[in-house]
Amino acid sequence: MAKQSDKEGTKGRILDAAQSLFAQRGFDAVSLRDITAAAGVNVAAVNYHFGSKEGLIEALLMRRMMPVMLERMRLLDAAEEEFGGGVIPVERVLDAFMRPFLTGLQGNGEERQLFSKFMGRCMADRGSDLPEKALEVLQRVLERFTHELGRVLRDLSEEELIWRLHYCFGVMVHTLMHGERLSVYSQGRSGEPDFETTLQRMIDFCRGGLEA
Amino acid sequence: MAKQSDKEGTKGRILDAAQSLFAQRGFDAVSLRDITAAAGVNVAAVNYHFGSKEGLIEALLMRRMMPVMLERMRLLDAAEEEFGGGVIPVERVLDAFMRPFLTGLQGNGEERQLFSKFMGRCMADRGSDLPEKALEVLQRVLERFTHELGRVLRDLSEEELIWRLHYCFGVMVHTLMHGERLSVYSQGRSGEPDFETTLQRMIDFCRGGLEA
DNA sequence: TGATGTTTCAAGCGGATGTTTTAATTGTTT
DNA sequence: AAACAATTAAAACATCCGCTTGAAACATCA
Repeated sequence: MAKQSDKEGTKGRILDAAQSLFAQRGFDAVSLRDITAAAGVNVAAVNYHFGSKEGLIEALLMRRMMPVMLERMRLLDAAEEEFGGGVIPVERVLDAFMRPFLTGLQGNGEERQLFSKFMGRCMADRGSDLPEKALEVLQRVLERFTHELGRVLRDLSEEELIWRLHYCFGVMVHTLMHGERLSVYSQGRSGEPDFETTLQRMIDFCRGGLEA
Repeated sequence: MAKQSDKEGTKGRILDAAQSLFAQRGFDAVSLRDITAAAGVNVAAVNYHFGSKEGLIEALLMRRMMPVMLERMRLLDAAEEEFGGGVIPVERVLDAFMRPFLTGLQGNGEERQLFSKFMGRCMADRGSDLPEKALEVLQRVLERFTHELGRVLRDLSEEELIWRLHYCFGVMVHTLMHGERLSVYSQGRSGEPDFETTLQRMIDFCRGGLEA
């Protein structure tokens, strides 16, 4: 499986296979043998290139998390410029907050969905002990968003703001991880919305919650 | 550890220990030996009383999930009666939706928090393949809440309603599972809200989102 | 008390896991 | 071509996993 694309090398093939499997089944439930088999690579390669399974996971986190955080900042910067340093509307802040989690740079349907699910799992399962550098960046990003929201929602205390942003995070993570499950619960009545519809729905809901 | 309280028997001690450990570390990360050690019981006891680890998990799910679902229904019934069969305000529906997840029947702080975290994990990690009976009940409950919300929020399509209720679920699960993490991210600025404050905050946010 | 059915226990089973080792292979430099 | 470092490969290592076994301890009731 995935024997081709040798140009990206053993290291890259491992990372790709691991991301896909972790996204589907979770970090604990996937073994190194699963990963190396899917990548068409020897078992020892993981320990050679990443030191340990934990090392592989950290490498994965850094590879995906950092660009997402930077993209969040970039979108917020763009919005700030667009509004000439004035207040950015809530829905634009939320867009910058969420969009980067839904769009792997490349992405035909399934691959993109797996990327999103992987990101969701990073936050849900590994959010507590991220690599120090990632945690640092995440904190700065959250602070920036909290500050930006504080400018629009003036009558909210900082504590209140922090919690509401946390809820927005919950809406996103839960949707990334369990969106498909909804069609089971609802026996199909939830429809099959596309990417932009999903994003817009989440933004609408969270805007309502933030402004309540 | 926990050698006393023999009155509740081996079976009960296993259930309690398992619930606590699963809540803290997740289903995969806790071994039968961890559980039996914490319960002060022989390893074989789990397989004797529950057949397998999966059987133990199912028993746990049934023990905790069913009462929560029934309590949800009961609270909704009470509200319905209170409002004489008329429309129930959104915040009351949300209260019935969320409160049972936060209140283990008994509860001094830590124990209650572990109960909530366990419930969060049930939904987050096991929501896809619940025991058939639990899934059935869950579906009926969700349908009931969707219907009840549809009466207050008349201008929303069923599809839209289903998704927004899903978001409410996300807010709750994420808070149950990762609420403590917030004080890390925010470096303490999130405060340490008590039970009722937390509940009220979630309800306020979700009401805003539902009515948006 | 003695027989019967239930529960607990120490020990061990087969298998899977993360990791290490050692040797073969490849790629690069001189 | 020879020498050297980087990478891959097969095999094994130690450990832990869920689960089973067979016998001991216990309870129950004739």
